[in-house]
Amino acid sequence: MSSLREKILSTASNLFQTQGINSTGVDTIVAAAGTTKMTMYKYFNSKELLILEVLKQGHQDFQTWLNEKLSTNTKKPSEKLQKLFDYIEEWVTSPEFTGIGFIKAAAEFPKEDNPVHQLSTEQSIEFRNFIKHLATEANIADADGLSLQLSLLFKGAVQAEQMKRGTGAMIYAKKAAKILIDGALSH
Amino acid sequence: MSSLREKILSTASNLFQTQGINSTGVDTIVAAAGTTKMTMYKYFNSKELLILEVLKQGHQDFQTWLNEKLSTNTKKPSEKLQKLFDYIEEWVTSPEFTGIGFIKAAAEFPKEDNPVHQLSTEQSIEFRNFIKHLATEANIADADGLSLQLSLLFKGAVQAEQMKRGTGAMIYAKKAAKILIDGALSH
DNA sequence: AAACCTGTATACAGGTTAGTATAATCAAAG
DNA sequence: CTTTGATTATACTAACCTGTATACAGGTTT
Repeated sequence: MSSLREKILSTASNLFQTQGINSTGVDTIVAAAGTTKMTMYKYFNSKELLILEVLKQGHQDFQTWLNEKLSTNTKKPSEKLQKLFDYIEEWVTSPEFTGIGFIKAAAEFPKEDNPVHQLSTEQSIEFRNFIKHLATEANIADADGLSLQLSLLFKGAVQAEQMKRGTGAMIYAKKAAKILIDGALSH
Repeated sequence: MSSLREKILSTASNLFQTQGINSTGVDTIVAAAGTTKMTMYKYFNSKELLILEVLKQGHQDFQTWLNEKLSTNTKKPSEKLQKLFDYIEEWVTSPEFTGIGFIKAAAEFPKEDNPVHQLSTEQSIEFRNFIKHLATEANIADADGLSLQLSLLFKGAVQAEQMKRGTGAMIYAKKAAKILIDGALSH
């Protein structure tokens, strides 16, 4: 309905990734979005709720895109697993990529009882379970272990890419992933 | 010389890791260290300089400990590389472990021209070069690629461990590292 | 035309922040 | 015993933060 709400969401998302979450005030967000605080607080009752919505939106966008890529371009389960990091690289190296929300948010909100930290943890687990599901369908014995290893590679590569763009970390993460997947498939 | 300076450093280090850097005020630090702001600002001219010193100290402690472990317990270059993640696991799973400074700092200070971000990047590169050196000594052809892959695994596992302690991420990172190292050695 | 709704503009309250100024305390050294 | 240096205690400034209150503008609906 309201395009203002989405404008605020996307503006906040960009600022959070480029300037940091705690370092970005709501005044900065509404000014960049071309609106006022009154409107922002009508859609989001607090800054914390805005942060949570930004995280949810970003995670959903990523998962939706990834699911679509996997279901339209590949059919065999083992093929899906092997193409996973190709698509992740496509996402991460695209110009619009600003980072993965839950990785940065978990660092900025380290306390485990913090709602933002909790959501970040949930999304991290959800992503790993997504990989685990692919591994299970591909008949991999240790789907649990492999999914953890691949998620570690993913996190490490994203962290490297967030630290400095264009260093090609994802290419080597991809190669490592293929080695680990091939090894797990042959067991 | 001054034990107060070190007390402030270690207190700040703990608070930064457990509460976040930007979320920890200097008043909180000096209160926890049992001193006053006047003393703190005598040793560190600004909060930013304190952050930089905390990062330097933490990185040096880690590198020193790791070097000592490697030089006393192992001799052959290839053995050093294979034992690397064993020692890293020992460090990361120890009760005193609160996180790796430069990984968290890079997330909290995303702007590339920020001094804290720059130091984090330097330390990240230094750690990777350290691995690369071990790989080169072990006669690995693609020492560059392997060191990047191992540093990605390291970052991912540390990020996972910072997010939630005791999930055993390091064990699987270790297994993945061994597979990658063995693969690189046989080429 | 009147009520209504969405958003704007602006000012403000209450709290927290980094950093400084000033004076008091305490111990050791000459 | 007195001077020196390091530390404490406290109060303050100026900026910034989140969140709210109030008045107003413009269009839509009834």
